Amino acid sequence: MAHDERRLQVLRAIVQDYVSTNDPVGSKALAERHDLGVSPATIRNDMAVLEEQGYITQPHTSAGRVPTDKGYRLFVDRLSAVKPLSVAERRAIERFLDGALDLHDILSRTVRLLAQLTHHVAVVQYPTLSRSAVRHLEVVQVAAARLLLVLITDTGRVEQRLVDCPVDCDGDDVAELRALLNQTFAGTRLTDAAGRVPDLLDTAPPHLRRLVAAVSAALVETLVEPGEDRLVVGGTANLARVAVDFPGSLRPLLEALEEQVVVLRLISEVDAGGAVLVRIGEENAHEALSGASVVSVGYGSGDRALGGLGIVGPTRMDYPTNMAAVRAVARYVGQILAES
Amino acid sequence: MAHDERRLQVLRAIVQDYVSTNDPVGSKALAERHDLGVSPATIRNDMAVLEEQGYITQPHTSAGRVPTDKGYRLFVDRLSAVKPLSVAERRAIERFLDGALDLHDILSRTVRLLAQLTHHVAVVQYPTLSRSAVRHLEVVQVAAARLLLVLITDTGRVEQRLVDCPVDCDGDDVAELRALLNQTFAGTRLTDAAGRVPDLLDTAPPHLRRLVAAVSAALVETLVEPGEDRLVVGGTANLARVAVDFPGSLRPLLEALEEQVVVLRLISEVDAGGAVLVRIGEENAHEALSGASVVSVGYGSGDRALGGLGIVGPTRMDYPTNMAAVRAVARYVGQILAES
DNA sequence: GCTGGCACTCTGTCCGTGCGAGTGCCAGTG
DNA sequence: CACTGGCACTCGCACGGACAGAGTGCCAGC
Repeated sequence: MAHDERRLQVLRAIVQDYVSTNDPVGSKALAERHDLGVSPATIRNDMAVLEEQGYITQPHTSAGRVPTDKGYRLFVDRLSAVKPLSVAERRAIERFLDGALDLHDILSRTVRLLAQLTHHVAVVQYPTLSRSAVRHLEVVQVAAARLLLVLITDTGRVEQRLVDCPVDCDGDDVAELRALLNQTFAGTRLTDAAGRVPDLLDTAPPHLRRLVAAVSAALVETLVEPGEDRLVVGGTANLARVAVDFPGSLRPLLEALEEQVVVLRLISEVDAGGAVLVRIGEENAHEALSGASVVSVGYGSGDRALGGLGIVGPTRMDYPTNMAAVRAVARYVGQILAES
Repeated sequence: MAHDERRLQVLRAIVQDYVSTNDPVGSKALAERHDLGVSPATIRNDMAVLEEQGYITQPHTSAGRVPTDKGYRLFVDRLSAVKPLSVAERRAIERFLDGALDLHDILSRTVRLLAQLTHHVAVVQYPTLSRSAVRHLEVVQVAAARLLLVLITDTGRVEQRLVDCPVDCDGDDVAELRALLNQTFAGTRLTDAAGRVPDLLDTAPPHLRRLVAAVSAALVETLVEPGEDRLVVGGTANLARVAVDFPGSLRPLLEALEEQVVVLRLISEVDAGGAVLVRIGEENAHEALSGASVVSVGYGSGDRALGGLGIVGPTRMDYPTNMAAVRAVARYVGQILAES
């Protein structure tokens, strides 16, 4: 049906115009700005149908139409073409991420870059501990019966944890402990680490047994702690720019971003196939995000997804461009992490 | 002069009322709400003088008066009494900071606590590298000619840095290097570390010399890098609450907070005597902060100032309470850090 | 030196009006 | 049957005048 086809064109045009102008779009303006080949009256009929189907709505009786969440959803799924990044943008990405010194540096550069490219709030999840492997474990004595356990993962993430020892220990004990730990855990996935503990306890020399038990308990605790997944947030200043899209106040959104846990859940649920995920408005199933969309994708080196990254903005955003930016940045980050 | 004295009382009353109501305060309301013992007409005369001296101003001809930056300054310096924290607040501080697992945890709890106590944006500086001492240096091989250098300071801060080696090296080299580095640097102040490098190069065995040179160069670079001072920011959602105090947009302020460098400069300039510093409006000498005040203080264990922390809010804030909160939190943080 | 009174100024608000944008419907046409 | 032009209708919004309220400055009196 050329009929239905045109209605979709109308919806696409509405989304595009509304995103760029922020004004409800009327039939006349639509006919002028797009080559739909029909008169405003015909477009009006199409719009009436689209409204009945729930894709668009009018804020007031005598205003133009505005896409609903459902309308944006259809647009994202079926109507938007991938928008390739400009050469300048690609170059900016390379320049931005090049020369990063450590993991924190990489992630904070990433978040700034993404915020700058999209003009929205950017979020990057730290590489998930559960998907990383142990590169090295370091034990440092800070008091007679207190150790600092430092875990370095193969993704460059560093976790530290204070451990109270059941007994005092000396330098030799610590050195022995360090060797034992690395021998046991180096190279193992963090998810597998817990399983090695019984083995470790068996092989440990008797005089170290209680110490090893305490330290490995702390280690396992650190690994399974799900709340330890961290988030880097940037570009909140961009929210002020689009404050008009959040009637009332920016507060709930800012709170959600600080709370981290909500956003983290959204960002970390990435598509296994590596596709960019878009969650629109109410789809986020969280009050504070009801007027917001989240565009996210997993990043990683090779086939491993280490974590997620993405942006948070008003539902009225330029989806094709932002999806492209998110995807491109994720690729580069994965690359950089693979190198380090 | 009982005369001047009363004028100051009037100023104090104006500040107090304006802070709590956000309405320009008039002579009549002042006479009603405060026991100044004089009539509105007299107060009007005092207000005229205060205005002439630049302590207050009226937004419009027929509105009440509002304190100027200069007025707040006088209030903070001479008119405000320290407001002790409530028992509940003290208990909240202890509860909040107890059970922190590592440095990052301590600092992020601190920033949340401070934001919650003051209802403003809270900022905490990471313990300055230059004032810390080396606790331990760890070297981990990540590729044939690539090492990860991990610095652990006595304040629990962990810095990492990738180092490209001039030559390939094996496990023995790395172990030797690690021992050498710790032997040389452990316990030294970071500011003194650079001075030890020549000594280190002399004592290093010949086959390691080039390696040691590369690694110590990277180390020194990490230490002197002034931009590496980090800032934890929290409670930006509170800005939305006081958006009315920032006519125009929150954007410049949010940008400044993200930029970090501006705020960092303000926070890190702490008073040697441990007093709480207040910078009001234009005193911040930065456009984006012209309507904002910064309340800050240094924190540290014992006599060492490790860094600064504080809050950023509108000039129209409750200075006595906020100063007390900032000071109390800084004390507790210093205590916690001394223990770990 | 303080007070009460008074005239004046200015802002914020409310209300009524007119304009413009946009719609829905309908009759007409290829 | 789908599309088009015309037309009446509905609202939101910007404009402007009137008004009440708050606050001031000044002045004469105590």
